[in-house]
Formats: sequence, C-alpha cells, structure tokens
Amino acid sequence: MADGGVEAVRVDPLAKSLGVTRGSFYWHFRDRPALLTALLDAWSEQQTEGVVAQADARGLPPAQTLRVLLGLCFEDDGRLEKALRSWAMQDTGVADAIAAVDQRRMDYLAALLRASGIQGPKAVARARVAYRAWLGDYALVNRPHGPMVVEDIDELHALLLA
Amino acid sequence: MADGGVEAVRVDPLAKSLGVTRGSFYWHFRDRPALLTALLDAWSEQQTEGVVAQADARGLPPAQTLRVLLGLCFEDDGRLEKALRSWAMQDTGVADAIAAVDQRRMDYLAALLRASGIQGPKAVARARVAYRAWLGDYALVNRPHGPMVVEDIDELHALLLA
DNA sequence: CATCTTCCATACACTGCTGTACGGAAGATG
DNA sequence: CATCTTCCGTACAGCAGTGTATGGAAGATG
Repeated sequence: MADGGVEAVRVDPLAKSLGVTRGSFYWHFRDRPALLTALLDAWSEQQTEGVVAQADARGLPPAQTLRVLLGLCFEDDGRLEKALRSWAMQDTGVADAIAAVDQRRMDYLAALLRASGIQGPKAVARARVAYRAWLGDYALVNRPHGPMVVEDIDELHALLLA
Repeated sequence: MADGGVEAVRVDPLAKSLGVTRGSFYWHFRDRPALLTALLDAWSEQQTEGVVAQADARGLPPAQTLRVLLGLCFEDDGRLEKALRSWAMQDTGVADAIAAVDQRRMDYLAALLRASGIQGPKAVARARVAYRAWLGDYALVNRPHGPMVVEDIDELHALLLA
C-alpha cells in the first residue's frame, strides 16, 4: 500500500510475494475489497490514539508537547498517509474514514494551542494551518533535505504560538 | 487524470469516451506512456508561468500580491495536483518534474515575502510553511467548508507577515 | 485522373488479474 | 481409528486492457 498505492495491493502479486497461492487468500478474505477495508480499519484505529498518547506520555507543558508532537509527525515519511488519501479520491467510504481521523487530530492540535494560551477561534484556525502544513510536507515530492528541516519546524512552532 | 488518477487514464476507456477506437489513439501516440508524459509536460509548462503572471498582473504591492496569490491558489480543488503527486510516488521522472515546479513556486513565494520585509532565511522558511499549508489543504479529504475558509487564509497571511 | 499521405476502424493475439470449484494434507475430536 | 474441520494448492473460466497488423476512406498533390 505504502509503496504502490491501492492499485498495487492485488491478491495475485501479494500471494506470490508471500510464497503462497491465491487459494489461501480467498480462505482468509472474501475478496479483494474485504482485504482493503480490513487494511483501512486497522490504520484508522491505530492512528486515532497512537500519536496523541505518545505525545502526552511525557507529561510536558502544552507548548512543549506541541513541539514534541510536531517533531514526531514530521519524522514519518508519510507514504502510507499519501496512498490512503489518494485512494480516498475514488472511494467515499475511505474519504469518510480519513476525514474522521483528520478531525480527531485537528481537535487535539487546537486543544494544545488553547492550553498554550491561544484564544478561541485563533486556536482552531492555527490548528488547521499546522495540520495542513504537516500534510503538505508529505505532498512535496522531493523534500528539500529529506524530511522537514528542524528550522522549518521551529519556525512553524513559533508562528503557531505567536 | 484528475478524476481517477494515473491508473484511470487508459487508452481503451479513453477512446470509448471520445467515441473513437484505439486504432486512432495509436496513430497519435506511440503508446500509453507517451500519452502520460505528454500530459505531464503540458501541465508542467502551464504551471510554471501561469499563476505567477496572474498574481503579478495586478501591479499591487508585494504584501497585497501575496494575499491575492493565496486566494487564487486555494480556489483550485487540487484534484489534478493530487493525482500527479500520487503518480510521482512510483515514477521518479514525474517526481523530478513536480519538484522543479515546487521549487519555482516556493522561490516566488520567498521573493514576495522578502519584498514584504521578511528578512533573510525567515523568508525561505515561511515560504516553505505556506507552500506546505497550501498542499496540505488539498490533502484534506473532506475539507471542512469546501475550500479553505477565508478566515484561515487571512490567518495564514497574517502569520507569514508577522 | 492517379497516386500518396493522413487519419481512423476492425480484428487478433497476448498478458495480468479476479473469483470459483474442487481436492488434498494435517491436525483436532469423538 | 474414523471423521471432521482447518488451511492451502491446482485448475479453470472470464474480463479488461495493451499493442500490432491490416485495410480503407478522404483529402492533398503531381
């Protein structure tokens, strides 16, 4: 999925790469769509709680937690994230699942900003800007120096808390 | 391409939707890859000059031009942009072409920020943040209220010039 | 008018993938 | 030990799309 997108997750090549035959696959899954939805469900469940808990676990003040969160997020190469969002363009069910994940993550960002002293609607607007900046980093095909450079993260962090 | 991604631009369905046969296609293009590269070339050439010229044409001061540019960019639904970047994940040639377009657009953004009084490296870092925010808006599957809301654009504009 | 080029249709062979039918091995259960 | 369930392989039919070979119509050119 991360390598070739939805179109690349096909049962015949998948079975071959695993050293089994399609007969095995069709015992575990009803058909290809069943595999895909299983994949989506697993990702969705994992991404709603994982990163948030990881950032909160350190028990830092909100402004520091925000910085830790940004660092964590920009570490990922985002290939799976990109593949899923590309998939969502042709499947509204996928789009809905991702939208729910987006909402939870932006809510957490806004809460962090409010706890850092950013007032009311500004917190929500900035949370959306930050979330878009994170997603946009993935969209950049050849990212200038690998993942986002530390200076860019610091600049974003400072802008959000200004 | 915008609707279904690269995988959807196939010669047989395309010919059918145009009311012709594949025989016609294979006279105009050597094969499917030839069509795809022709598409990419056209997009690349169109996107290097178009929007920049459109923003500059009004002859406004740089800070206002920046606001106009942001408004113009966030108008687009970005489906083609997303499809191309998704395609770039499996084709380095596509990735290179898009990276070149990215570079030109970020250079223009940085120049606009410098002309607005943002000093040195800050201009580049903020240009990258803004460009990522723009791309990230496309990545959001169900965008909250259609395209990016005016408040978000204003907030971004203010942050960039702070 | 004859020929030549341009543009498109028809027909064919071929590939990669899906889903189903069936069969068989290996362990669990009575 | 007989049977039954679990898990997987084999074989087949079918579909969608690619690329090629060939022929033919319509206008351009001598």
